[in-house]
Formats: sequence, C-alpha cells, structure tokens
Amino acid sequence: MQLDHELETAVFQAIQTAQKAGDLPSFDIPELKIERPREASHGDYASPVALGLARLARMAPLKIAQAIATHMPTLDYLGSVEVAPPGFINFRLAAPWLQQHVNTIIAEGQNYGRIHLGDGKKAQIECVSANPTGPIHIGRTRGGVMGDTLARAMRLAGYETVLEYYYNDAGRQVTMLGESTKLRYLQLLGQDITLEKDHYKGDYIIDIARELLEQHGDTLQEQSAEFFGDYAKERIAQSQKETLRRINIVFDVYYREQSLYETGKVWEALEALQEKGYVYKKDGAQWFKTTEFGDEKDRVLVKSTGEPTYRMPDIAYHWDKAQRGFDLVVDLFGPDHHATAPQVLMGVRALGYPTDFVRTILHQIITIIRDGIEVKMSTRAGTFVALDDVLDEVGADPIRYFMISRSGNSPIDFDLNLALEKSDKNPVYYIQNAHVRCAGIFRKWEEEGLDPDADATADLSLLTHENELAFIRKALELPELVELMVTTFEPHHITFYSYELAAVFHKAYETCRVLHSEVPEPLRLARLRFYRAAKQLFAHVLDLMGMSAPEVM
RNA sequence: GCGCCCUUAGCUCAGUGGAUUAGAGCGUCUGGCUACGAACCAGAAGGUCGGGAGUUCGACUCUCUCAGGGCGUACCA
Repeated sequence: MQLDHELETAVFQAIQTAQKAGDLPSFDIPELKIERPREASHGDYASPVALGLARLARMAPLKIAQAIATHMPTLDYLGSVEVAPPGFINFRLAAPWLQQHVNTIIAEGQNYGRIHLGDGKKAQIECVSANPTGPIHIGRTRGGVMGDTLARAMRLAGYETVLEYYYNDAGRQVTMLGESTKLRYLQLLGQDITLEKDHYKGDYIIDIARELLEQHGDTLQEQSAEFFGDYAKERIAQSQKETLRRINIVFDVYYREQSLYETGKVWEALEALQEKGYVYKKDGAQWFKTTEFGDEKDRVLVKSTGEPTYRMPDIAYHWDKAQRGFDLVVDLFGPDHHATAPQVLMGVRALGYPTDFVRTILHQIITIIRDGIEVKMSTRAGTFVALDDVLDEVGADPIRYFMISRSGNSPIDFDLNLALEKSDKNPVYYIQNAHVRCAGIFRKWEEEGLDPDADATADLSLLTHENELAFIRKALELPELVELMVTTFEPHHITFYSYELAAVFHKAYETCRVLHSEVPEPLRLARLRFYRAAKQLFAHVLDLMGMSAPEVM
C-alpha cells in the first residue's frame, strides 16, 4: 500500500464530507498533493492543499485546513491530524500500526514495496547495446546498470519488463572486425601483414585468431573476411554476456541487427518512408527529411555506396518496437547518442507511430580516477578501461552502486581507490554492513542454541524506541521510492534511499540491543522480530540495486 | 556557430512550486567500545543555492537573459 495515495483519497473524502456538512463551500476538488515534510516535527505526511483551495473556497487557508481535519475519515494507520499555520495539514502515523508493520515487512518479503502502477502493462528497457567488436568498456556500463536497476524497479511496480540488448552484428564494423581477425590469423601463420587505420587492434582479436588457428590449423587461409567476422562477433558477444553476468545484468533479449536485414525490415522501413514522401536523393545518397520534424538538417539514410547508415536499421528497430505492443519503451543512451536519439524517433513518427511511449534517457560520461588521477580513455587508441578489469579489481557491488550514485545528468568520477576502500568513506559497505549486523544477531542467537523462530509471536507493541519507529517509517518510503524511480526513470534515488535506510538502522542498532542481558525477554523477542524485518529489507533493497547482501564481511 | 547537460557547504553531490534554520556524504574539530561487528554512533563548525530580471500569495525548483564548465554536432556506430 502507498500511504501517500491512501491519504490523498482520504483528504478528498474529507473535503466532500465537509462540503455536505456545509463547512466548506462547494467547488470542484482539484488534484490533491500529499508530501513528506522535511521537518520531523511536522508529522509523517503533510498536505498544503488548503493553501491552494483558499482562492477557490474564498476562505482563509487555516479555516479550510480545520474543516478538512475535522472531517477526515477514521483510518487505522492514522494517529493524529493537526493543522498548522498558514494552513498545512499534518498527518502522523499511529504507533501501534507502525509496530505491526514489522510483520507486514516480513510477510511481504521480496514483494515489499510492490506498487500497481504498471500492472497489466508491458515495458521494454534497452541499454548497453554495444557493438560486438570488443569487450564491454566501463563507459557502457553506466547505462547497463541504470537500465537493469530500472528494470528491477519496474518489475516491482507491476510492469512485465523485457531487458533488451540491441546487438549491432551487421554493417561496416563487423566487416572491419572480420578483416582484422583474418589479418591477425594470417600474421600468426607468419605472414608479414600490417593492419590498417580502421582495423581493430586490440589484443582480444589476436586471442580469437589464435583460437581459430588451434581449432583449424592453417586451413582457413582461403576463407572470407565474413567467415572470420561471423566467428569473431559470436565469440565476442559470448564474452560480453559473460562480463555482464558478472555484474548481475542478464538480458532477456539480444535483438540482432542482422535479423532486421534477414526479415527485410530495414528495406521495408525505407520503402515506407519513401512512400510517405520523407526521402529524397542527393549526391547519390538517400536523405531523410528530418527537418520536417524540427531537425537542423536532413540526414542520410542510405550512403552513396548503397549501404544504409546506422540510422536506417535503428529506425527499423524502433519501428519494430512500436509494433511489438509495448506500453512503455525506455532507451538508455550514453553521451555519444545524445544527438542521434531524436532522429530515430523522427523516423518512427514518419512511419506513422506516436512516440510518446518511448522515453529516451540520456546519461553523461564517466571518468575513471586511479590514485587521484584521471585515466585517459580512447577507443581508437585502445586505451579504454574494460569492465572485466574493473570487476577483477573491485568486484561488482561497488561498480553497481557508484554507477547509479549520481543523477544521469551528472558526469561521474569513478574512483577505483574509493571503490576498494573498506572504510566509512565507502557507502557500499555502510549499507551492506547493516545487513551484516543483522546477520550477526541471528548467528549469535542460534549459536547460543535458542529457538530460531522464537520471535514469531513477539509482542510488537514493545517497539517503542524512537529509533525503531524511525526505521519503520523509512521502510514505508520504499513504495514511494519505487514510484519515483519508474515515473522519473531515475535510478539514482535508490542509492540515497538505501543509505538513509542504513543510517536510521545503525542508529537503532546502537540504541536498541537484543542479546544484552539487561534486555527483558519480551522486548528481546520483539527486537529480534524487528531485526528480522530489517535484515530482509536490506537484502531486498540491495537486490533491487543488483548487489549482494553478505552475511559477513 | 548550433544542440543537450551542468553551476547548491572546502570537496563530491541530493533536493517532486510550499511552513522560521536549504540537506547528505567526505574532509575539519570535539566526544563515545570489559555491550549482538567502532566497516558504527553522538555533537560542532561550514551556504548571498553562478549573476540579473520576470511569473506567483510563495522560487534552489518555472520563464527569459548573462557568465562559466562538460559533452555532442559524419554518407562512424
């Protein structure tokens, strides 16, 4: 349940009741807003609705607030309703209800925070979509982690969600990949050949060529570059999958660009655009009239060589997305796509589909810092930082956390030293430590031979410490967080939430002991129940971020 | 030149048009372990929210403008 929405409904009812009772004049009730006050003394929820209604009702805001407060329906979770100048209504949750909520958290488990915004809707998230011409590098990882985290939140919000990777296994880059692999193969056979400017020069190509040599000896010399390309791209795609699995990203669909050619979709899309009059020929190329959709100049769809630009299959791909019946499509693009993303949507519109179901989420660059110095990255020079290397160095959890620790609009400095640091400077451990501390309580409990289910019937009304209640209140924000994430498409909020959850947890942990001799038995059981809920919630929230919940660190 | 993004505490950044005192982490300073993990907690100091104008009962938040910074601007993807 989402208390903020429940309260909106309740306030709406209160206004209606007040109007019937003549305490408020009649007017059409506008959209109501329930918010979380910053100041704890202002309650758990507050509504400024009376301020907005002042003009409509032609009454003093304070009087309106008073009338609403008087007519609020009775609700089990609502402790008090107060009116504060200049006209705010403050709601406070009932302590008994909060205490019982501990059992709700335990009962709902991995479903805690579930909202129904996406029930019955199909969503797709596309991210990473790197070319299968080399290892995944750290820059691509940001979009991948953002996309995967969003996918997890969207599933909790009820969306049937497909995480999809658009796999550019066609076109010029695969040709170059094939040529590069063949040249390396021939080099391994002792031929004196040099790679050209556009060839891929990374060592992984040599490894692939060596594989072919080991499997086939020197029998492949007459094989085409296409043969080498087919082998290399499959090989690289496999290793990309493996790399992504290491960071806990598993795609539901790898959509092959090549399939758009095999089914004829690319040319179908081109013909459809031609028929609708959006294509013209100039300088031997075929141009798309993107200026009709507000672009500053028209763009080439088919080069004078007869090959399509990347734009053409991209449009066909998004055309296909439109036809697959998704209610929501999220495209995550890095800084290199900032300019081109809109052009693809212009293509979809030109093909007669609305594009409001597509949300393009852009993110800024990521810089790697080692020992306080920026690690320069250049794809051309082959000096990009491979995700695998960072995984070897710091592991998946810190990468996942730091990749979504900032709004996508901010560039990120990824500090390798900090990611490795197991200290209070590192928020990753601060959060995971909350789970570890809970685990420690249960471990000790069982080591002492005590009944592991002893807390099942604990008297939760004994959880009266303000720090315990503060934790439960923070837990209640999870559904609101999920809603925020899936409506703004901003995954970074969860890192702040998880940190705040850990902060209120550690406060409770410091003040509310369980196994200490001075704690009376009934309270001990209630607190054990409390930490059981906390442990489960941390495991859940860490899982939403794709991170592990360690028992010990 | 044009487009997108950014400018909030010494540093890195949150902040969904609302309530005296704009938040968090790091850093700095002061305290706290014979207590389930101190990888923690308690407290202090630190701000003309880049400048200016406008809309509003009310602006860090919306609009315009100026200044500074990042990224992009292919018949590459």
